[in-house]
Amino acid sequence: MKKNITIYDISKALGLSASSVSRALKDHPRISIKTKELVKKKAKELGYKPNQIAASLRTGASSIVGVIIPTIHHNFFSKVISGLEEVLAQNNLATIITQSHESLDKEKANLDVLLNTHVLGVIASISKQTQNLDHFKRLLNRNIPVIIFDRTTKNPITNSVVVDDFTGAYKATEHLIQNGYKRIAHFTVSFNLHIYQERMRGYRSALEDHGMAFDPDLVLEVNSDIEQGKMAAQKLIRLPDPPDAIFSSSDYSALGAMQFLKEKGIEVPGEFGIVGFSNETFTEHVTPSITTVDQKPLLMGKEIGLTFLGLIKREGDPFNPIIKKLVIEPDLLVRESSARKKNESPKKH
Amino acid sequence: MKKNITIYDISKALGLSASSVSRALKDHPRISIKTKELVKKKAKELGYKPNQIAASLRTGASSIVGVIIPTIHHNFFSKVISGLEEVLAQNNLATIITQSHESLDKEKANLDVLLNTHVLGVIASISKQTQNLDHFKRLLNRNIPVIIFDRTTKNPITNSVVVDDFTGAYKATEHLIQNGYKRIAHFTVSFNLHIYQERMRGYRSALEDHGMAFDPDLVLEVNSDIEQGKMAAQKLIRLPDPPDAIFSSSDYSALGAMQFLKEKGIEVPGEFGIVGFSNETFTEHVTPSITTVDQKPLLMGKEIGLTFLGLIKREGDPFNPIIKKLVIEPDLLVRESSARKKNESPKKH
DNA sequence: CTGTTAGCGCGTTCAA
DNA sequence: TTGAACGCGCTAACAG
Repeated sequence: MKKNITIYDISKALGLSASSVSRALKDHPRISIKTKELVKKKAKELGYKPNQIAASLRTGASSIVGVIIPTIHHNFFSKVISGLEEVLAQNNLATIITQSHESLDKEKANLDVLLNTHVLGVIASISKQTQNLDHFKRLLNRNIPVIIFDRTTKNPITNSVVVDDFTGAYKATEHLIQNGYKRIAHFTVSFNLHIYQERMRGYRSALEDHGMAFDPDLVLEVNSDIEQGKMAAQKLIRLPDPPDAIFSSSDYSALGAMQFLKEKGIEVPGEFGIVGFSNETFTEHVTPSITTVDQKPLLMGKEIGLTFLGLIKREGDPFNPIIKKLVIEPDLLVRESSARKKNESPKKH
Repeated sequence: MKKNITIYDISKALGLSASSVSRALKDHPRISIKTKELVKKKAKELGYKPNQIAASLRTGASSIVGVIIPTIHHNFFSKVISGLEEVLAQNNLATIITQSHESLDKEKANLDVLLNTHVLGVIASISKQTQNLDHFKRLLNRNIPVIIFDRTTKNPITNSVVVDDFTGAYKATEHLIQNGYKRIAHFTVSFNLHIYQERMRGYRSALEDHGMAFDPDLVLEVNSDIEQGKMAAQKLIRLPDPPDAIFSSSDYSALGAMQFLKEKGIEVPGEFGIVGFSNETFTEHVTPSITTVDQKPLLMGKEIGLTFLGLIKREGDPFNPIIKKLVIEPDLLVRESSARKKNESPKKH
């Protein structure tokens, strides 16, 4: 059990005071260049590592950023984290990751843990149960920066980084219309969450702009899950007037629907078009490959990191009521599952 | 900016000393039940939250566990983290995640960050460049527990949790043999890393046990990447005596190979068998679905968490030379890509 | 069973 | 430009 080197050890070795060492290490302006060099050299020589814990206790701030996400093993979230962690690490900030598992209680509990750890700030994407951002106000009151990304509420109380869900959904639906599909259904993951409401709004708007009626019977709430997608597709084709395409807010339920249709001998994309959302890895590799909306998660993670750095650098400004919203434009990735020729008329089934 | 409630505030409110409050909160045995109740009630009333930073500085240990992995956005790693985080969170431990991006330097830098954060312990899977575990010795010398999982070296210097790669590879190869494939190639991700050496050993052993020759020309070092898989498959079929099956240590290169063969009109599994490794999400959903080895990452994460908890609970034992290795048996998931009937003779191509 | 005292390592007054 | 002294909040000796 080796003892750690402290500023004390190096102050003794140099015949200086601990405070001078502290200042020299931090490039304090009122320390002579010579002393600074001396101290830094000695520090390296002795293998000095600053004790962040002690610094945290003293200053009340750490170099740890807390993250709360619903689940880490979704392609989208793990890629966002990846981009975020890259930017933060470059700035010597560590990242604590916690999962809410779609539970509001867990989300609140995680917030407690992060607060107790004295995180520099919190970056979160809310759970399916979360209806408002009130529990984040505690942090804002203490001037701890909070960024909400992707899943947020309608009225932001803090900075956010989101995808333009409306436009992504609009493009996806319009693409189906332009490829000759006449009756387009929609799978929404949750009627509650704002991002899914936005996607539904984009879907509806595209329909109406192209003179197609919005039919509530064609909108189903379907979990992001293959089995649920299958069951929902079954419901749809049993309708008196069934659709010939689905725009799904989830790639998983899109895949489930596609598998169900295949089993029933309904041809995708010939008879039935499918578009998903999120660009999960499998969408590119299934047969037929699935047209989907790419939210650029890696870019999003980096942007979140940059936004965060901007927030903490402006620390002299204790009361900063400017709430910014960064919107990333998603891309429609056109693949096979929606490729019916424009004027090809569908077979009856 | 509200001030935090400290044990001092509650000691004053109750006319007790701070240390009694501290002890009461920690359920110290030599505190009266009455006092404990009083203190806890007051604590809740005032909204007291323990300051972990101060506790860390005092005790030298935090309630944060550090994790180092090559990359978070691989299904396997994100699922391991998910399982691990679940177990640790249940025990009020937070998880810091860092990525090495397959670089030894980054791995070492991450270790520094974690040490400065005074983590309780470190859980790591080493990068492709990492040849030995020397940089982890600093932690062990300070009696900080370290667990290495999945990717480790041949000679462990600390506890580890791994998959039985040899057996997984053996089962995969044997399965191809039993399905009538006669000349089986192997993609290894890296000749350096022990886990891949083990898989190669399993491959070789299965061949030899079934009277088939091991041919070094059929073993290629291929990155875990679709494009690389395509190129490697091309090399293989250009051989004077080409193989009729591949056992790949990566699902990604397995998929690449399969795509290449499809393009060339070579039928999978009829003419050519393919088995991958890791059970990436897409393997189940591509056409044909890919037979692969499931490493049970969620279970693995939980086991790592449990092992870790065992390690830190035994804190009174400063010198503990017992190095344990927990080995998880992987499952072979038989799917379509390897389903040639046992005695069907292959077409020539 | 409870109180007193001290110190973890650092950053920041204040004073020189 | 530098040093002395203090305290962030908590826990662990030691003492009673």
